Amino acid sequence: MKYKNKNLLFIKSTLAKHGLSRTNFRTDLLDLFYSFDNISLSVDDILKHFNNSIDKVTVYRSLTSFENKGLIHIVPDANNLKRYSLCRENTCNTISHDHNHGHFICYSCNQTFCLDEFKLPNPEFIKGFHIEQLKLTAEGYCQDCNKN
Amino acid sequence: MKYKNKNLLFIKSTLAKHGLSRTNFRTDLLDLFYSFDNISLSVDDILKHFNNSIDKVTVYRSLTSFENKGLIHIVPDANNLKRYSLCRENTCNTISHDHNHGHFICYSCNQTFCLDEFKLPNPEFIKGFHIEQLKLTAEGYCQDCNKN
DNA sequence: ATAATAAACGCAATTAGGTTGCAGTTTTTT
DNA sequence: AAAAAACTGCAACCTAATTGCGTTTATTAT
Repeated sequence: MKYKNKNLLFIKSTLAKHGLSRTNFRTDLLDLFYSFDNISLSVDDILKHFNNSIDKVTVYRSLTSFENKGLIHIVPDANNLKRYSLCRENTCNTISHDHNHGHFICYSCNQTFCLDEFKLPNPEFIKGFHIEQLKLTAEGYCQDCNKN
Repeated sequence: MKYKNKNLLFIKSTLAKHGLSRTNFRTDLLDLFYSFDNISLSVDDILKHFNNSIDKVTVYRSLTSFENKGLIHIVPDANNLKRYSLCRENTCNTISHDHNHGHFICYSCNQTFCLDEFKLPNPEFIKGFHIEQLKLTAEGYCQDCNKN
């Protein structure tokens, strides 16, 4: 998995557009999310990527800010850790997130993937339960791990 | 929600059938699961129910044992805590669990319900991902909370 | 029934993920 | 350039969950 920087101007303007300060770390962090498309990141992933040069509190707070501003969304994690992926829908903002795709968790590499093409039906009623949101998670082996 | 004891002989034979010792606590615990049908329990729920007369380590270990033996299964929790429900399928045992029902989490009471009637499709392939298991979680307001 | 073995229990200590408070720094606004 | 707002890092803290170990309870073999 190769890490290739996105256009930094794009990254910085995206931060600004979402009302976030363009600090060195936040720029690098958002760049990281954009560079590894469809890959989710945990706090630990991020700390390791920055060789622990960043305080974990900063990472937690940055992720929370990004999420609140509609830049990233929480994805399910194999070990119930905090894990995030880039929002690709243009329906996420400061007010609310709007995701209706499923997620896939790999038993082998523990990575979580967004199944963007796999759209979920609109909320309904089931047996008296008033459903506001559906979440579907598939588990198994991803393409890379399945080969081995 | 009223607590009515199940036949203790049934409870104890169920424990034995699954290779578990019939201690006072484990009998009471399984009885609790059977008595509150379709209700899930967290470690905290259980500790409170027994007025903290039981050590939490015992609770954790009992739940793990019950789960390993196919008596209860892990259900998603509103706060990502450990939470369990009775296995109603007769397809769960020491070897493996086989659940294909969805779950519902109430935003208001935080309870998790098993949607036994809501069967999920069999695992398939989606975009190269080899799917072994599907998990569907609905979120919203349960019947009781929706009234208020 | 009783002894030997295995399973379960409870206490203390520990681990891990995550959060809070606060002082200092950087960025943004005016 | 100054003031306000946002961000950072350190230390301390919190909660859920786990581990070790000696003791107790239950199961099995005699």
